[in-house]
Amino acid sequence: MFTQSEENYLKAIFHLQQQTDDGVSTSSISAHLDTKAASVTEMVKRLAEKKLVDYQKYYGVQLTETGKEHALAVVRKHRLWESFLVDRLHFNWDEVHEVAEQLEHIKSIKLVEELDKFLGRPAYDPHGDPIPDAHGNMPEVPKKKLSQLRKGDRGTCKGFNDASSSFLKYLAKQQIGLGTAVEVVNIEKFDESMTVRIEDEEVQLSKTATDNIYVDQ
Amino acid sequence: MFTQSEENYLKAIFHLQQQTDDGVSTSSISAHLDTKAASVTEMVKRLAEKKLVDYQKYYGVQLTETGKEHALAVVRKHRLWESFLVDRLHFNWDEVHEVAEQLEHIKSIKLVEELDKFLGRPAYDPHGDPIPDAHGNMPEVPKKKLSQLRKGDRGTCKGFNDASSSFLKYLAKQQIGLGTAVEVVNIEKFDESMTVRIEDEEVQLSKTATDNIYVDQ
DNA sequence: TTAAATATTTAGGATAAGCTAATAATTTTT
DNA sequence: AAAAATTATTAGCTTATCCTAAATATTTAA
Repeated sequence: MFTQSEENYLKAIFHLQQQTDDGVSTSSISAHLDTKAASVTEMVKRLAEKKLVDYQKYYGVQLTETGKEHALAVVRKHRLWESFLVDRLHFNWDEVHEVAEQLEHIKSIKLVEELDKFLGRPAYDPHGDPIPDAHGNMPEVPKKKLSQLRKGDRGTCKGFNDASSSFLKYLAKQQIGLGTAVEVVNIEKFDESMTVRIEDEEVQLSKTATDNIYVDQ
Repeated sequence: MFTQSEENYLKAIFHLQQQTDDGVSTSSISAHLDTKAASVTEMVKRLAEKKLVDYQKYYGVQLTETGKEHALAVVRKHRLWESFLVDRLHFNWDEVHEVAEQLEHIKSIKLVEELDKFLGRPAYDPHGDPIPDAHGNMPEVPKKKLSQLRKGDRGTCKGFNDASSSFLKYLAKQQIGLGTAVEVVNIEKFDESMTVRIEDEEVQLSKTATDNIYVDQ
């Protein structure tokens, strides 16, 4: 059907698309996948030929309906496998990503369906991210990550995913705690790091940090 | 570590090696993997450079100790995943192969270990094949497949893996039943089909058939 | 023991997916 | 609005893995 590489691009575009309304840029994809921009241009052309994305030279790409369906199928598999690893095989939530990156490419509709059933059709994965169903529908997200907010959005911190002491110390240093109001001043396309305003002070947060901070809007 | 393709070659050579004492031929590998002989020659050279096989031009290959270890690691994963699919996800034994062919290439030592533990450290897979442990040791095989016999070996049919009516009709037509004595007259290198003598009659059996017939020696 | 048949290897291409360096388009700054 | 900076694309290479066709070894048969 699709190569692993194609699936990785579709997934990357899907995730990046949730951060901007306009086309996903070549450079953001290349940063996300850790490849060179020239390689992205090439792949993006191939995806466009296969009608998985709409591509406007110099203006980035957007997933087509078909492209989005496939991206969601991969996201679904990724999150189901993460759930399996944590819930059944005693992995820690921070150990599963790499393995799920491999497992998400296994091709078998029956496998996904049976795995979903076996796990009790979970709605959220171990990171709190919603798991799309077989039709690509995702449940409402009760928790939203800070990383999911867009430029200009405001929110209030409601929880932290990573409870490691180093992370909590880091938060304290940045004056972030439960209930802290934040406003997204800017998102760096390159590494998805975020500048947020907290009580008239601006602080820089890495994607790793914003992925682990939950907010209410 | 190794590519999927390399792993597939190692596994193929491992299986074929159990059928002959001398080197595994280019053509038998190419038949097993459904590739052209020229491609095999090329890959085999690469495996030899990596010290995974000993390769003598025109005289086939044999796994080195390292090569065998890796082949066994792949076989272990394949059989553990087959067990998982059948025991936990309600697959039928004849549906699992393709999926396990993909899953066997997932790279994570922890995953294999946890999966093994989760399944209760099974000794045999759903086809009755022994599962190597983490060190590559396999339990004694109580059942031996007809396909595992070599030219000249004799055996007595002790069971059949596939219970489909078409298979049983096929066996009846060939005069094979429980207790039937067979002698291996010849094994075709090309497709691993076997000529066996049953009461002075010689019959041809495909690899698919001999894989599903268990014998005592 | 040579000729014919078969098996294996080599040579030369193809495709997917990556890279670097050079060029071109867009965006930002002055 | 032109110059400078940034971003994207193109051109040309590389590697892995496969292929076909041609050449070479080995094996079998006459």
